[in-house]
Amino acid sequence: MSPRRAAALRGGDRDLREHLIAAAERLIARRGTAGLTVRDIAREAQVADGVLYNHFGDKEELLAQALHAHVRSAERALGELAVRPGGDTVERNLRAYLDRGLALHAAILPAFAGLLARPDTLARLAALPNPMAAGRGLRSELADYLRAERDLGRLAPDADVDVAATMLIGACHELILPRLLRGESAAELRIPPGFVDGLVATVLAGIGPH
Amino acid sequence: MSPRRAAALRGGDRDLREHLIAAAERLIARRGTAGLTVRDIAREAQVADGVLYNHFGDKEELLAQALHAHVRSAERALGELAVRPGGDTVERNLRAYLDRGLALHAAILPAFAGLLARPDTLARLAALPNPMAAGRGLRSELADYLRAERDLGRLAPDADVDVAATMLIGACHELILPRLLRGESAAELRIPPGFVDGLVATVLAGIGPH
Amino acid sequence: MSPRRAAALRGGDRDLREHLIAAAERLIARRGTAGLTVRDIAREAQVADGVLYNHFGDKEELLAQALHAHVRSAERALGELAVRPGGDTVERNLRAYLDRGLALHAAILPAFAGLLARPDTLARLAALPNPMAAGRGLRSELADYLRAERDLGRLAPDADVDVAATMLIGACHELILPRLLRGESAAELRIPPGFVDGLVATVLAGIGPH
Amino acid sequence: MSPRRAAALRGGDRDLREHLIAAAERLIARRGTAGLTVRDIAREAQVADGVLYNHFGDKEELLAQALHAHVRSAERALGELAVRPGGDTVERNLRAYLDRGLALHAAILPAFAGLLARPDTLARLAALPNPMAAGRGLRSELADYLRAERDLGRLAPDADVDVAATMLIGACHELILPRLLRGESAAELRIPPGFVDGLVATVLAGIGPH
DNA sequence: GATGAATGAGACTTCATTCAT
DNA sequence: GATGAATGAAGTCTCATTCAT
Repeated sequence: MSPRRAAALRGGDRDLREHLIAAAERLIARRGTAGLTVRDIAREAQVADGVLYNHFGDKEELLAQALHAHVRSAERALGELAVRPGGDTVERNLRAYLDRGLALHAAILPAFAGLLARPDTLARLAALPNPMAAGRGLRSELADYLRAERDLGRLAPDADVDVAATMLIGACHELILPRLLRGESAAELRIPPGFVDGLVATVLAGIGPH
Repeated sequence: MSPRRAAALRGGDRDLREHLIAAAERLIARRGTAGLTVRDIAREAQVADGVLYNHFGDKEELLAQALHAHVRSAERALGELAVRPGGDTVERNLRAYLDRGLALHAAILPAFAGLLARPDTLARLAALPNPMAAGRGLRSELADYLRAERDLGRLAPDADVDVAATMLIGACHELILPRLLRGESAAELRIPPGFVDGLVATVLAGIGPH
Repeated sequence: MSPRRAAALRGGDRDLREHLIAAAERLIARRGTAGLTVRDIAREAQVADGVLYNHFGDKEELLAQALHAHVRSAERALGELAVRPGGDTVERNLRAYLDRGLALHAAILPAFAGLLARPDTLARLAALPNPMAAGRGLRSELADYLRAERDLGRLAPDADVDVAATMLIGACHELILPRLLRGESAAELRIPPGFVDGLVATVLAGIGPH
Repeated sequence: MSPRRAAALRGGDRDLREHLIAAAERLIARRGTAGLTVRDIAREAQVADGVLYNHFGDKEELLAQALHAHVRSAERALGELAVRPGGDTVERNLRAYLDRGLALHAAILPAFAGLLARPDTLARLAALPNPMAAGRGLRSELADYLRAERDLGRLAPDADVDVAATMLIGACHELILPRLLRGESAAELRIPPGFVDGLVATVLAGIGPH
């Protein structure tokens, strides 16, 4: 009645479309998007070479989906950010944002790295429901938070929250990108201790003479 | 009897090795590293496909050299940075650094984009005399400048200059990277007015309550 | 409990085998045999991809059946040829044969076109009850008619009826084939006026000096 | 100085482009255009799989060239047609045309057979210098000859030479096509004795009552 | 050393056929 | 019997690299 299931799903898995996305995501997390071939994915999924095309228009479509899934997995793994403007202290809240930002970038940037060479895949990814193109979402989320704190009087009334958010998220990039360029794998991306504290202190107090 | 010179050098040019690097650099500046083939480079250099292998171990090696040259070209094009700790005002000096940083990143990042997919090439690049992998040099230069100003008393005595430099250079990344991910070509990368001023003001004064 | 019927037959249609042949025939009439895939046929029949193999050994067998059906449809569409040796005039009778021949070839040849590339399918078709491979039937029918007229004295007693039939049917091919080779679709195959009259006159009178 | 030659050309052959066309032509002559793959051609030419693309834009282009060459080979093999209007007898001249036509069709039609399924290749072929699409040239050549004979008074003054040419060439098609449809290889296409004589006699004298 | 055609592995994709449900 | 996803062989084409000239 129902058609045959893939041998790889014998274990009572989900459907094969998800299975393929998961396999691609696994490979992306492990080796990035760099030399990823259709055959690699099929092999990782323990599935015939051609299946992919029963579920996706082409390789790019699967890749876009896998990246999307990868981003969402990373977010899910980090859990909800329990930060409320006005709650706790601004310092601790900012630290929470930055910890999360660093972790997210460390997980996501390597995957995006190989993508800069493939404008098409990027376009496909951008067309998906929740774009969040490379942490852009996080930056405006942070800007919103800062704005709210400023309105509550916990930040200087003339604070340029957009610029501040850009600097903070940018610092996360700056910490991670050069290591990628040096070829460090995602796993070894370790953040130097005190880095986040320094950021928070500096952005709050400034470096100008008091 | 001296060996034959490449057709493209008949005019009594430099040596062929440099000629090839220059051709590759030209292509990188124009189209990025994305779909660059050996044949593209040979054609741009007006030279036979195979010469490359008389001067470089393989394509990656040439690419690494061309990237290196590209970075140095960009720096040279921007001229010397005439900033002296203690000179002028700190604000104007910082603005000079940031203007330069933005221009440099806009010129260089697109070239590196396609490279993230090629760890080998990156490794080769890192092995070259003057690494400066993607603005790393600029950041420490800026940190040095800030340190000097702090020692001169024009910045807060407890200013964390490394963190500040990271934030500032990171903000430059943050401005340019997302646009690359959206596929904007290098030419259209225009910086919003006032961005630099905002950065300088914010980093000096901080956003905390006074 | 009788076996399940295909979804497409729920309306209480004929049996599925015929349904598939009809679907394939429709596609052949519409687009020729060129890029016809098994999936195309299944989709046209609104039926699962695999059913085909419950009723036919393989794709070729279905194709052969569909072609056969296509030929018979074309014949049926043209109606019975109401020509009787000795009836009416020979001229008018020949014109009737040729009009029919041209119409039949125009309908059938495009379908066969893609088939010349598949010797297997042709062999299968030839094995079917009423081969009639591409007008062969028409030619011998015409030869029989001519023979009868000769016996009735309405043609020269030494007329070579087989050769005459070959020339006439061949002229129909010659009119249609080159247009197919030029890629004209079946729909645009229009016969130049006066062509049939010219054929009849020439075959009757000859072109030698009287 | 000069680049390397293909191993297959070691015997001091022509250039590889011609070598490839010749190989493809050989395969076409042997098996038709039906299931001809790029790899088949490369193997027949004893050459690497990819070479083809150093000399032709794609497979279709090579195929078109090979077909063109095949047609010209067939013509060359048959030699010049030494027929002059007014010379010899009309009967013998017509026989010469028909012998040539049959031989040409027998050699060429099988090659074109597989092509009806590939409109693109046909278009490419038509774009080549000497189209001669499938014997079209022969028909008008024959019509010209008949016209000249009519003007010389050796044919009936009201003879419809175009129709006559169409019938004669069409008869050649009719003799060969059905055998192709039956899957007979080019080699076995033997013309029944007396067929040509019958054609000539019939077209000259007609089959109507005298 | 320079030349540039030859090489051939490997990428993406299609599609006839199978088979668990 | 029907279903339609899974299978995997095969096809076309690209491109870094080699090598006779």
